[in-house]
Amino acid sequence: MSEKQINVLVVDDESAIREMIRFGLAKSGMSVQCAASGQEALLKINEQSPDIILLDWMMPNMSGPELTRRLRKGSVTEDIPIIMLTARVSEDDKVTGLNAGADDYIVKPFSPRELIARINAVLRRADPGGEDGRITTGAITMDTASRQVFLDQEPVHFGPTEYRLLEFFMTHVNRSYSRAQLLDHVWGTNVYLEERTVDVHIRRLRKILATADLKHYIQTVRSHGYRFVVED
Amino acid sequence: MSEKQINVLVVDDESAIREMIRFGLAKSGMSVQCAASGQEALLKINEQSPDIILLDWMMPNMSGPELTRRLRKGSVTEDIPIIMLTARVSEDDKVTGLNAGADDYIVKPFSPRELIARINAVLRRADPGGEDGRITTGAITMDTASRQVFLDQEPVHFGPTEYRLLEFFMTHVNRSYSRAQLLDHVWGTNVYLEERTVDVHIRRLRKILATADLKHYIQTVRSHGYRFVVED
DNA sequence: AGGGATTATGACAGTTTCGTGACAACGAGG
DNA sequence: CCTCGTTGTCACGAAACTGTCATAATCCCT
Repeated sequence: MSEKQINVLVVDDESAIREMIRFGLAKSGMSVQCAASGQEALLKINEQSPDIILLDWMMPNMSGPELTRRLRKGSVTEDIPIIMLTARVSEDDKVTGLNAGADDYIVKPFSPRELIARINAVLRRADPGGEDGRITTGAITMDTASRQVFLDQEPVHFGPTEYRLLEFFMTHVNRSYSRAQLLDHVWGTNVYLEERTVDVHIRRLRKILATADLKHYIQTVRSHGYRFVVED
Repeated sequence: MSEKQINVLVVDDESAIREMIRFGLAKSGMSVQCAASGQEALLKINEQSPDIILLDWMMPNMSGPELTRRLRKGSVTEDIPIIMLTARVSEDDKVTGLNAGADDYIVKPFSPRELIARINAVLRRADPGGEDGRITTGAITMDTASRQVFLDQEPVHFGPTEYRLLEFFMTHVNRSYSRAQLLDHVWGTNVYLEERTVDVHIRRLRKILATADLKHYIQTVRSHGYRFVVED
């Protein structure tokens, strides 16, 4: 269990909400900072570079969408996930929010449990292998910078699709994905391909991994899809 | 439309309120149980593991927040959504309630229609996606994210139907189900199958669980169906 | 204890799903 | 134009899974 201390910044002008969130998240071991306005948020973001931001959508002075857009322009801050907290849920709000660059939204009032679930979901989606461009699980190492893969320290050639597939698996370990989900994540949405195509690429990936006796990393989840496992 | 029978537990010390809710919900096909106190609620929860709890916030003896906190500590009960019923709604009440682990609140007086809407909303939020689901009872752990089952921490293989059957049982503990109900819930409605088919799959499930000496988890309810028990 | 009803169990065949090799299409670069 | 690497699809056999039946075992009531 690679439990990193998660750093959360809560931006909301109502102190009651801030405190409720702080209390709820603290119990699950997250470190929580608060800001009451957009301006204060910008300061704190620079100071402590949080892992994720919970942002009230309706605030005086600087509104949620505006802060979001501003963060998305800064090169340091553009990768910080944002969950927007909204009172109403008109379909329009949702669209504007996600367009502005938010990663998820949650409607007030919400329970701490739900919030925690969303935070974890967003973080899981966002973090692509720790920034240093090097992902390692077991005997497999991917250098995303040079786009090279090493099996037992030996460089091995991967085709483009095989590479992306492996990259996705390495960053989403121990979860099962349906063929449709894999097509979405690896090939991209709005692509019409046979689901069985996934099987073939799984096969090709397995074949390469087999050269280093690593075939067992990819498991079949019958009648559903595949899973990339890494034993503890 | 996957119409599942929703099981509601109403906890309120005023019998008039209980009956009103029971009447209002019964009309929309929900099965309603009642409890007049926190103690009685705890008993009924263990017996029938409801899908959702409607909890009066102001009660003698054990108050709403206290019961909530207690439920959130039990591993079996921690995932049952709770809607609190409150007379007043001060900002503080709201905060304490959600902090304690409630999922939503509704202010008295309310209409049956509103109540039904809230219930459905909370269930929709809580149940599906399954994203981060990890269910544990006794020595059995299901990880719905990776679609894996562990018996005594050891991963064990389950076929698709066996998996779904076990999943249903794990989320509906200590209640007995007829073969027809199991066919509905596990196989899906509008399926014509022999009822005896259930027996065979029960057998297969038992066989797997027996490898970890867990056979006693599935009990036969003669001339009715089966029940998945978990002792305290 | 007897007998009918209900359930457990093993076997089996039909069906679904998956692994695998082959192949044609395509584009880049010689 | 040809070659090479890559990719999506297909067809076929292997393996896994599923529903049903026949028979043994068990339970319940008289």
